[in-house]
Amino acid sequence: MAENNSNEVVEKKSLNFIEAKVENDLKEGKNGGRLQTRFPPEPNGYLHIGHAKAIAMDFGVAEKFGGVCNLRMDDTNPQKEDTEYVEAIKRDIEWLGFKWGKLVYASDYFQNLWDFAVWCIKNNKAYVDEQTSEEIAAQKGTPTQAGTNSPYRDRPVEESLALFNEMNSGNMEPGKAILRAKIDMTSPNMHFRDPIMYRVLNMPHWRTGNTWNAYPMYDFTHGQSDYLEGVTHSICTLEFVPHHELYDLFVTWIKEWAKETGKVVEGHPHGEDIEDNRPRQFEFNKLNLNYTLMSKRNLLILTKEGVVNGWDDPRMPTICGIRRRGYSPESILKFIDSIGYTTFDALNDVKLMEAAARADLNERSTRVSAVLDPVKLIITNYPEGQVEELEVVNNPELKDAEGNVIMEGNTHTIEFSRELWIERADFKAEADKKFFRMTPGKETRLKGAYIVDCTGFKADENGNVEEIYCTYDPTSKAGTEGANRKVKGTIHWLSTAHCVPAEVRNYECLWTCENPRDAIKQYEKENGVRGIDAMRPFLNPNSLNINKNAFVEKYAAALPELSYLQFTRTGYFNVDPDSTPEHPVFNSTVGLKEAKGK
RNA sequence: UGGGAUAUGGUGUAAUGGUAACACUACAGAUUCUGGUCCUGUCAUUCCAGGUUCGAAUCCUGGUAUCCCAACCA
Repeated sequence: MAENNSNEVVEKKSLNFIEAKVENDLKEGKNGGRLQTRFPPEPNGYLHIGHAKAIAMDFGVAEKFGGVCNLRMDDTNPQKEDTEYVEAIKRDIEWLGFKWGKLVYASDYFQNLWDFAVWCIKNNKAYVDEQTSEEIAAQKGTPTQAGTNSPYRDRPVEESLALFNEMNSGNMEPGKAILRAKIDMTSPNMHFRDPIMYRVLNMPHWRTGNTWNAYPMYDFTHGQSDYLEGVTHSICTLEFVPHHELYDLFVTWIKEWAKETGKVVEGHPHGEDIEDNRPRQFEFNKLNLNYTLMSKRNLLILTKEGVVNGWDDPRMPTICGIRRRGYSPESILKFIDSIGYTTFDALNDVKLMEAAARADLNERSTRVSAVLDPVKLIITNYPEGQVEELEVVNNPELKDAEGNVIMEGNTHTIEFSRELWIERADFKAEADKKFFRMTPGKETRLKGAYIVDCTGFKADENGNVEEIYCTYDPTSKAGTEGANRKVKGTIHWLSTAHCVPAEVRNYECLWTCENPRDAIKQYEKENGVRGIDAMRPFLNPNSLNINKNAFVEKYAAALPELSYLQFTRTGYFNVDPDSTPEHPVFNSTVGLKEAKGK
């Protein structure tokens, strides 16, 4: 029932502007009515939550409108890329629940790109420039000032051709020459000022080996790859808006090239007969989160400097980090859905992400008992040596049509005995009216067990409570008639003889400022330092807090890694990959919402 | 007068000339064997100034603010 309702709500939700555009293009029969997208990560780092937003768009829109989405590794810069990242990227996308049509690589197109570049030279659309990068930068002008032409701009085609071959020979020093598109050095769009198409790298590529020494640049690769692959909608983030016109220009050129050379283009069953048979670029706002640093470059620094324990550190905004932290794929997708896609440069509140996690984990997580700051409670009238096995519910949100909790297969047992651990914060020697947990002279319910009456406590000379005493009402066992009595406070507990010591890792934001990216940038500018030195002033020294004094019930200690848990009355946790049944380790995902009273 | 983009509650999104809606947060309350969940209520005249119109968040004019672009990165 509830599911049907929520599905209806989802369907009623209006399309975002890109989905609306796609729907319209399909209706108009653009690209012969085909829909194909791609997700194009550069394999130079791990995917982060910002990529999750792009993934949800690229794969999601294809899924929604019956198209296909390829996974394309944008591997045009062998200096920075590694196969380690390829595997991690694939794993993360699959974990999020998406399936690609084909796995392709920009490097698959290197030969086509080379042939196309040669065609550009022959058609007077490109030339080899032999100036230094400084000279080229100077000629480029500034955003407010036109650039000037390179002295090599009008060199003979044959000369460029020969030099271009030389660039790829392995005998030319990197930086000695580049291939540039001949467009317009006075264009107000900086990307039109004779953009670089190819540069010499002289290094092997992890996929193509020693075949290439000159490699194509992003702008000369992306739209062309889209075209060669048959992509119809090339969806990216807003910072590529200035590239849009160049994207279109190169696509126009490569269409001419394909037509002239009779190149059969995969995924274009209609060939060049259809004028609009071409990829188009669409841009949406990328994800910015407050108290979070997103850029791969900076995340790499954090891992290299040991600020965090690797890419999957639960404090990292990487998908693997968030996974280890205890987020479900559904909670990430729910969050992405809640922030939407627009063209507004937003700074999203992490609270939205936490709210999505709570909403999903509330439905999904197994409730277990864990005491994080233990103090001993002795039930003085409970027989010494007696142990009861009590049945407790795994997930109270699992309900049948009538709204009753489903018990079948939804319970586990927990031992109850005379000596228990309870949370130190659940007892107060002197309670005010707002406090309704355990205090002398008051009844408290031990969740899933009995109602007890606190009779006293023992404290050391400093007033630190060492033991608490109570009596229990044997007729008040959970599930029996005698339990149906109003008791204001309910607390959780653990039998001292039947629980397992556990390590619980608690996390806070890595950053102390709301917008670390801007803060770091400004600090770099003002103090002339870079990298980790500019980050340190904004790092939260308390972002990781390890608690080794906690206890959990046996059932929780035996759960497999990444299990979604709720420590009753505390928060959501998950089983860390470091965990073993003998030494269970848990990560705090996000706390429960807390009422004001505390 | 470089080019391009954007502006709706604390945050994010919706409203496509016709009663500013939704989610989250915050606050208040009810229910409760989790101070959770579920439920109820409270919180904006849409960046500013003019104009067009019976009627403007939406159209026009002029401002203001913010973001992107000057890597042989993607």
